[in-house]
Amino acid sequence: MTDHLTAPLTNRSLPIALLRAREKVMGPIRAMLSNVGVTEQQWRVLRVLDERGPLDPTEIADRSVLLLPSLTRILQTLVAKGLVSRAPHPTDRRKQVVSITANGQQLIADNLQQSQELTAWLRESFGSQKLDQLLDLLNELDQLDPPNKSTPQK
Amino acid sequence: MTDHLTAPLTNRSLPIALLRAREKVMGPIRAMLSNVGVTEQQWRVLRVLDERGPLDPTEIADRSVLLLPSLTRILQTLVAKGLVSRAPHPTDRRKQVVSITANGQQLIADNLQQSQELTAWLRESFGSQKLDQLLDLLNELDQLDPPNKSTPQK
DNA sequence: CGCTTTCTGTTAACGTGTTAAGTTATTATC
DNA sequence: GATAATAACTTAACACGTTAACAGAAAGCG
Repeated sequence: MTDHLTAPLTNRSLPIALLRAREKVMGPIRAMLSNVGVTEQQWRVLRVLDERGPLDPTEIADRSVLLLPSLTRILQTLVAKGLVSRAPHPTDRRKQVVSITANGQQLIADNLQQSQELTAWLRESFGSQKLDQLLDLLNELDQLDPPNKSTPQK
Repeated sequence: MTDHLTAPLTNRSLPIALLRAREKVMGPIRAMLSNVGVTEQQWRVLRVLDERGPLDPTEIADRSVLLLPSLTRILQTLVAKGLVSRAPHPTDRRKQVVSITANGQQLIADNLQQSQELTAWLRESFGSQKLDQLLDLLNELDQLDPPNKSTPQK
């Protein structure tokens, strides 16, 4: 029933739709994490380290979708909390190797079940098929090459 | 050794997929806006005011997907930039009425075409049908009722 | 009418997002 | 092998995200 004439209504804007969807999904997760004293981003870093093993900051940033300056601060707090540890890289002295500690693994273990229940809720109430469809579309979108990037053509 | 009942790999995690997709879409838009001196959020507020006319902060926050504390700061900077103006609400002295100024409208006019080109690029390179499908799924996801909210059924 | 509750918006505090500049170490080039 | 790129972070500065606490105004209630 909306007959508006302006072209791209914020209603039908993909950036805003992505924001709202993310807000919907993250709300319950944030509630769970706030009881543990870690933020959503810190949780992502711990999860990545638990999944893939020790990594250097650049790869952590890539896998947890964080920029390096943010990750620098996050690692500092995670080290202070005793949830991760850092060591110098054996061959490249610019790099570091970040590992999750036993305490960090314990924190994940303590919350994994509840986290899985939330994703199960999502899959049930939204529909397994639609969720997979959505994930496929999002991943496909992520493959696109952005415009105006001076498309390397040398 | 902990039991390695792995959670959904961050690969296949909806929150992360939403983050990455948003990053992909917002990159070019941010590049455009940085040339104008407004942030992505300030742009959203201006767009909403331009579309719907004068609004009170609560409704602006809802439509531009911002929390009120963030909006408070954003409105302060937008007023300082002369892009919006505030007036007291005629009947309710708690409220305000925020309007976009002529300068604000000009800023939108100056960038609307480029903004539309970016959404056109998206629609072309991703596919019109898939884009609509994605928007439908995201909007549908946004309709879900979050869990653990004690769903009040009267 | 007083009193409490609710609503609207602000401030405060802390963590993150984003860009630019800086440091140290490695690699490339001559 | 000195020097100029390049790479891997780090720091800094500003804006926003998030939660909690707050102040003023309106609404509800006794």
